[in-house]
Amino acid sequence: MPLTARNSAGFEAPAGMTAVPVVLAPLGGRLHVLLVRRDDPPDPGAWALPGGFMSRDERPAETAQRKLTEKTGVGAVYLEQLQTYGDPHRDPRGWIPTVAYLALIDAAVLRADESQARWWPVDDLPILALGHGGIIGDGVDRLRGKLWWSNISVGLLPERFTMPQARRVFEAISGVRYEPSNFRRELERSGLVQATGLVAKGAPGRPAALYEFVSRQPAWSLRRSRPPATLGPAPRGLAARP
Amino acid sequence: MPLTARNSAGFEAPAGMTAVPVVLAPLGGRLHVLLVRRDDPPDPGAWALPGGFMSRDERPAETAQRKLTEKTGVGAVYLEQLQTYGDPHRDPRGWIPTVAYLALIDAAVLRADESQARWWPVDDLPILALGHGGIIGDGVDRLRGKLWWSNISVGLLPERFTMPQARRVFEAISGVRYEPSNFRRELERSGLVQATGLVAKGAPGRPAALYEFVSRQPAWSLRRSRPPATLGPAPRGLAARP
DNA sequence: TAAATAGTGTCTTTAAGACATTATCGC
DNA sequence: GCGATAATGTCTTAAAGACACTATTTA
Repeated sequence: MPLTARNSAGFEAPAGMTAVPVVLAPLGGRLHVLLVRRDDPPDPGAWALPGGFMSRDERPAETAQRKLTEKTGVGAVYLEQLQTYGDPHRDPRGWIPTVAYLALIDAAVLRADESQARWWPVDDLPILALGHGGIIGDGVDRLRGKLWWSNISVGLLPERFTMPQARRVFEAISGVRYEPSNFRRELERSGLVQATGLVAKGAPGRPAALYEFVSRQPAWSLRRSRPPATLGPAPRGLAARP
Repeated sequence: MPLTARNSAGFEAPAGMTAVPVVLAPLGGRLHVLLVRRDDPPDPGAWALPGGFMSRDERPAETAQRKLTEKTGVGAVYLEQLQTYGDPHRDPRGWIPTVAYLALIDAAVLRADESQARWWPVDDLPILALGHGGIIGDGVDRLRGKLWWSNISVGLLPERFTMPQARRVFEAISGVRYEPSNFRRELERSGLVQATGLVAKGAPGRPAALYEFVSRQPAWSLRRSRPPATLGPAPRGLAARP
């Protein structure tokens, strides 16, 4: 029996709207996503993203953040809208569009597995309800795509971090290894991070310098290495002839 | 009197959902957006994007495409979802989330202005209803951001085009001028276009070679010039230690 | 002092910037 | 042939790749 809704002008309206966070974190060198087991139809018992219905007076980002906090006890350090899945026949329960969010968590603050939620490696997922597999793929693509072009990794690193630590996080996300000295040079050249002057002591080997992000707000890298050289602004009214 | 809706389980639901295309085209060397005058509240008489309510059995992209065709008589060559504006208090008519789309049209197939719609230069817009100014900004940012990294310009160029023609379109979008020989080299290096072997005759000057896109489906440039060198795939289970 | 890890320096290779030169059309 | 426009070639500059070497810690 599908859910339906009608508005006060007599037209059929969406039966509800949901928001789902794609919660990603590097764990043991591999990128993981947080999944929960569904209690309710459709597909009770299946694994799915930890989403939920938006209520009136709640922005979709707030719904996503709330669901995330319910499952992990922490707020996301980074939350960005991915896409809306609005095919009216996507959800067997009725006309229920879903707004997906990418949510990134610092590995250091993760709770241990709770009974209701589990971390899964993104390259080895179970079968998922409601087309959530595709949504996770979109989230992973977004993270990988912005990794070197923005400071999106603020969400995945602690406030202060070392170069080797950043390198291991980048490697977990992208699935490749980087040459350490070139990694350092590129991350510094990005202009997104700066040395703090502090060092991380206590481990064997030479102590590593601690870095921090210049800004924790979303920002783009300087190293958007170059489209063709420009010749100054285009004159107004330049004709776009064939 | 705001619109409201309630679903068959008794919960408040969105009163409707709208889709709006941000229709962009280069015109006279400047990037323009298609706007319409609103007949209905809120803000009757104000300029706004040509959006409309989704109906049941219609995907949001179809709604955006339909609204675009109603106003211009053409389908978009390129349509991509931008974002969903879901703040429940954004629209004074009620809880009405909006899914925005970027829609690109080949300048050559544009209709002359119709009574209900007008092209406006994106850097010189009137005051807009419903926060549509911000949506247009997001659309322009997306187009500019992907211009050199994808074949998004398939939407703005005819099936066959010359290098100078492509250059003028790129200049209209980005607002800068490019050095012609470097422009050519970079566009060829992208791997997105290929020479057809044909030439455009009839104009004064040396005839220009005609190019086409290798694929008209969304694709990324090869020239995503490089993050640090990789050393092969990361080994499974590499620890992400501090 | 050996093992382990972090950080520096530098030579080579590739890509992009700048700009002079050559080619081919209409008139 | 001349003006206009398109296309090619090439030298310079900047960025990234590869990899040897030096530095500083713990055990």
